Amino acid sequence: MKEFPRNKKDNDWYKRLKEELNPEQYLFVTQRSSAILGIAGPGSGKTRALTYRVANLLYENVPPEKILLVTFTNKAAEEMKKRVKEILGYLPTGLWAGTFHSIGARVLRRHALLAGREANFSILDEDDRERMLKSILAALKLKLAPKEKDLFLKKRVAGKILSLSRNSNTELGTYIENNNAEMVKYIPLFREMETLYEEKKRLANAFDFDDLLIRWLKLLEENEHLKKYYQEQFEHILVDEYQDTNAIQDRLILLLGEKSSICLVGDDAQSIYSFRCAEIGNILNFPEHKPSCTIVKLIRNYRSIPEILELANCSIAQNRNQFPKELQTIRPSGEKPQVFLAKNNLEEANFIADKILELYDEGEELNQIAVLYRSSYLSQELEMALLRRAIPYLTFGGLKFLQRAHIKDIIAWLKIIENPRDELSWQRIALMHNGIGEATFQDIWALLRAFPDPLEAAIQEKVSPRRGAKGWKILTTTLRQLTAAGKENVSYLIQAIMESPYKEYLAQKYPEDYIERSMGIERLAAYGARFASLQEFLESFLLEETLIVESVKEEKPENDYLTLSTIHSAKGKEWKTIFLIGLNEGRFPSSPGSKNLDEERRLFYVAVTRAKDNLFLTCAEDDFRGWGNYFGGPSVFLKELPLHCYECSERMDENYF
DNA sequence: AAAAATAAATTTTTT
DNA sequence: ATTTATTTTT
Repeated sequence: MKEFPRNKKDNDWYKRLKEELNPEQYLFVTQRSSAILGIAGPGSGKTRALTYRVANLLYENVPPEKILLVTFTNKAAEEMKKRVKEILGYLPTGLWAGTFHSIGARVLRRHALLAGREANFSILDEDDRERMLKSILAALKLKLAPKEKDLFLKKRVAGKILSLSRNSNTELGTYIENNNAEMVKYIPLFREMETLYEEKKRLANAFDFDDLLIRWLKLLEENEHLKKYYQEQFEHILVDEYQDTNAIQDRLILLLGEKSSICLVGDDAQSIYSFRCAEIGNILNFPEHKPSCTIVKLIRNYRSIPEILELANCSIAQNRNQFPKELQTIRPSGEKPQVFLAKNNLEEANFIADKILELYDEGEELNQIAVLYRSSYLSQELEMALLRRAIPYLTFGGLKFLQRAHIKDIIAWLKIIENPRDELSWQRIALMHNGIGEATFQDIWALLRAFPDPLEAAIQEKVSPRRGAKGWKILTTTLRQLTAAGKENVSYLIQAIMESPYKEYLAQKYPEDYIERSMGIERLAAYGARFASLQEFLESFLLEETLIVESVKEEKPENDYLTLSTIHSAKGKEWKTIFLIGLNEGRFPSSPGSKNLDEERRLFYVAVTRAKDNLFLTCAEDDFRGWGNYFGGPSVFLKELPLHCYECSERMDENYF
C-alpha cells in the first residue's frame, strides 16, 4: 500500500475524523489492511463508518473507479454517495456503487457477447420466469401418465426450486434430494425443464435475476483476462449487510478481491434473508479466507434508549446459534416499551391510529413515526383507520403498484422496442389485440423470430396471421409510431403509447378505475423523464422497484407523512417511534416461517431496534383472517420476554401470559 | 381457436 | 378476496 504525503491539510482531515467518529469507527475507517470485517450491531453507525471509509479512500487519492461499493438496495447506494459528497464537499464520479444485481447487469452489458447475449438483453422478473415455465411445463406434462400430472409441480413451485438451487450454488438434483425429497423421481424432468428454460432465455436475449449474479461469476471464472481486468480494477471492495449475501455473491467478492482490500460489514443477528439463500456463514467464515483480517466490533448503540435495547437483547438471547453480543447503550434512560393487547384487529388499528394522532398533537412529526409488520397484508386494517382520520401515510415493501396489469403493459411495449427478441413482451402485447390468442401468437412468433430484427419485420408487415389480421394491423401500426418516437425520450414514448389504440383498450378493460390507472401511467411517464435512455429506465424499473414506487405513487402534498413498512423493507432505517403490529402467533412468527424460528426472531430484533425513543408492540386477542381460519394468542416473541422489559397498556391484563 | 364462464387453489419476506 | 386452472360457449 502506498504512503500518502502528510501535510497540514491532512492533519486537519484526520483530526476531523477523530472528532466525528468513535475509536472503533476511526479504526474501521482508516485501517489500511487488506481485509476488514466490521461486526456491527443495529444503530452502531455502521453505514456512517462505511461512508467515511469511502470518503477517506477518496481523500487519500484512490481513483473513484477503483472502488466497488456494494449495498443492499440502490437507494442505500444513492444515500451513501450523497453523504460522501457532504463530507468531502464534492461528488466523485466513476464510483462503482449499487446492488449486486445492478452491478452484475452493468458488467454483463459490457461483455454481453461473451455471456451469450446482446448488450440490450432484457431482465426477467419472477413473473416472467413463471410465464416461461408455464409453456415448458405444459410440454413436459405430456410425457407423464394422466394420474401423475397432478403430482408434478406447478410453475410457481418449479420456478422457486430452480431459483433456490441456483442461488445456493447447489446442483439441481442434489438440491431436490435435500429439500424436496418427494420430487426426487422427477429429477430428470426438472433437468429437462432447466435446459429448456435456459434455451428460451437465450432466444429471448434475456437474463433473469439469478443470471445477473451467476452469469457474472461465470464470466469471470471462464475468462481469465476479464478476471484479471476486474481484479485490477477494484482495488477496494466494500460490502454492506454481508450477512445477507448468498453463496454466489460470496464467491464473487472473494474472487474479485483476491488481490484487493476487502471491507465487509454486517451483523449475524440481523440476517433475515435466508429465504433468498442468504447464509450467515459467509460473514462468519470470512476471517478463514483472509487470515490477516482485522475484526472491528461496533456494538455501541447510538440509536435507542436502554429500555428498548434491553428488550432487544432479551429477545435475541433466546436464539441458540447466535454470537452472544450485548448492545451497549450510550443514551439516557427513557420510557419502557409498551405492549397493547387489543380485542380484535379493528381495535388494534384504532388504538394505533389514535395514538399517532395523540403523538401528532403533542408536536411529533409523522416523519418520525413508522408502523412495521411481518407481512404486507397486515397493513390493510390500519390503512382504513388512517384514512378515516386523514392521516397521510406511505407504504413500503410488498408493493404491487409496479406489478399491476396496466404498468406491466406499458413495460412490455417498451421492452419490445428495446429488445425485439423479447418473446414474453410480444406475447403480452399480442394477446391484448382482438382476435389474437395463444395459438395465433405462436404462429406469428414462429415466423417473426426468424428475422434478424423481429420489430423491423413486424413494422414492414412481413408477417401477417391468418386469424386476427385486424388486431395485428393495429399492433404493427402502433409499433411503427413508437419506433419513430426514438429510444431516448422515455416519457415521450409512454405518452405515445397512451395516444395509441392501447388507450381505448385500457378504457374498455378497466371501466371502473380507468382514470386512476391512466394517472398511474402518467406518473410513470413523468418519472421516465429522469432517464437518459430506455435501457436505463427499464433496468431501473426491474432492479430498483422501491425507488420508483416511492416517486411514482400518488404525490403527497404534505411532506410530513407516516411510514408503513414491512420489516424487511425497514432494514437499515430508524424512527423515533415504532409501532410493531400483528404480534400474533401465526402472523409473526408467520406460520410458514415458523419452521425457521431463529430467523423470525432476528426479524423481531430488527424491528424493535429501529426505534429510538418509543416502542409499541400490539397484538389482537381475536385475530380473524380472510377466509375463516384464525390464529390465536400473542406471539411467542411477546410471551418469552421477561416482564421487566415492557409495560402493559392499562387495557391489558398483566397476568395474561 | 378465442372469449367467457365457472370451479379451484392460494398467501412471507425481495433483488 | 383474488388469482389461476378448467370447462363451456361462441
